[in-house]
Amino acid sequence: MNLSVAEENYIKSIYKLEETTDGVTTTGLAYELDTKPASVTDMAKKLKEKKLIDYEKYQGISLTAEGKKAALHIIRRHRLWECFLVEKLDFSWEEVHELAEELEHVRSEKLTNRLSEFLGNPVIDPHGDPIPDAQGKMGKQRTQVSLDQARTKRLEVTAVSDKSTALLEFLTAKGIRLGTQLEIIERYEFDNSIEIKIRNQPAFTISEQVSKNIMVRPV
Amino acid sequence: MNLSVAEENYIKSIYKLEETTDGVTTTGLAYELDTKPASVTDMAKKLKEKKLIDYEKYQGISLTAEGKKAALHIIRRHRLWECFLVEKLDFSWEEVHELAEELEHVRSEKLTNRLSEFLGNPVIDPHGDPIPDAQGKMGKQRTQVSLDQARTKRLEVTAVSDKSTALLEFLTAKGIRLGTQLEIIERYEFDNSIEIKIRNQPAFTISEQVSKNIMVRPV
DNA sequence: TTTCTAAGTTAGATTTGTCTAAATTTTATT
DNA sequence: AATAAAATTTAGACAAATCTAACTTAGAAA
Ligand SMILES: [Mn+2]
Ligand SMILES: [Mn+2]
Ligand SMILES: [Mn+2]
Ligand SMILES: [Mn+2]
Repeated sequence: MNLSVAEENYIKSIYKLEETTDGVTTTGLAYELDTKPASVTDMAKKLKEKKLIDYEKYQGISLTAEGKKAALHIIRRHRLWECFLVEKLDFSWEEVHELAEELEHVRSEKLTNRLSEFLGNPVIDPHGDPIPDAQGKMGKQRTQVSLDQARTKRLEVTAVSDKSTALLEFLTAKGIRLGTQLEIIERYEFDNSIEIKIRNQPAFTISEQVSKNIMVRPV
Repeated sequence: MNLSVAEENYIKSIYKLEETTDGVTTTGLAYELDTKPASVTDMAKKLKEKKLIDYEKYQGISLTAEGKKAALHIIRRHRLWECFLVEKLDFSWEEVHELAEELEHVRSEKLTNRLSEFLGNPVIDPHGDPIPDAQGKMGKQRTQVSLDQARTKRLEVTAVSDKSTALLEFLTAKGIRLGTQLEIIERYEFDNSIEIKIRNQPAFTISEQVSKNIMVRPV
């Protein structure tokens, strides 16, 4: 199955929406891909033709088994390149997503597997996301919840959901990265903001928008 | 100047033909790019519009200063990726050209320069070709001639002109790679084939087609 | 159940890059 | 110089991916 760059980006976004929302809609996918619903409908027909998605008009979109497998291979390449950029070329986590967005489309199993080996077969990427293996299998995510839903006080950052430069730069500025241990000082009901403290540094407050995108586990 | 992948491939091929042939013709470029002359004419108009080439119909094509600069940047990326693949991921020289053909289109100065640094700022690629620096300048090629034109008997392989898997695999099989020292035993006028000898191994004969693509310097 | 609105689809256009077939220009050969 | 051959360009078409504007459908509200 030979996919174009556009098709690969669609497949990957559909996978993402299947994981994070319930039901992949035309509009939702258009928003995710920064395109128009009409374009999504057009592409949906092509991907259905190629048996990568199930699609009946007005009924939403879902990946077939084959589509899911394709998605995982693209995600594997994306995340391996992110690791490469951070670990070998010294990029910061907010710079790598866009570059990986292009590098992921170089389709060569040999390249992918050699890269993985070169990196020591990493299992999580710089944003805390798991990396599928050559067969497309992902190690089970350690149990994690978003910071706004955390039940306990003392937590460790395990991943970041939103990969926008804006959020990642903000977190870096605040001293929050993967593995950072933090403590919830206070929750403010009014706007669901949270006051947190890292080590011995002064406490500070983050908005709900931010805390929703920080994944944590109790420590 | 934002170039598409197709435009970059054209620019690179035009540069190559300017270096290796006299005059870049529509048909020659079509052959080099494995496309049709009509397509070349179409693209020539676009590249002229973008001021990357000089082109008047029926008069052939040549790069402008800007076009040349663009070409050198693409070539830089291509050759750096080839180095990466060979040196870090353990690919052989016949495998890397096609992968680099794709990787070269990821346009990021930061990525390119970090990659170069990571590789120790190499100045020649796995095929013996010089790598332009960040400004697009190339270190002068050490004087070299193709094997079929060599005047002296004892020679060292400095580069390979043709990057096809077919030729590179052949050379590898025969034990010829960059730096290999060889001796010309005999030249056969009939078909311009050459008998050569590497170290103490038995001598063997190579065709003119092959010897034309092996660059050497006296040793 | 009818009506309204938001979501989704279709029709038709555009851009990029390509092609074939026909026409034109250049160049080589009588 | 006339003619033939080769190279090049043009005309018209197509596929991929996208868009806007108009239309249709599904689901919620009345
Ligand atoms: Mn992408
Ligand atoms: Mn990531
Ligand atoms: Mn290329
Ligand atoms: Mn090379």
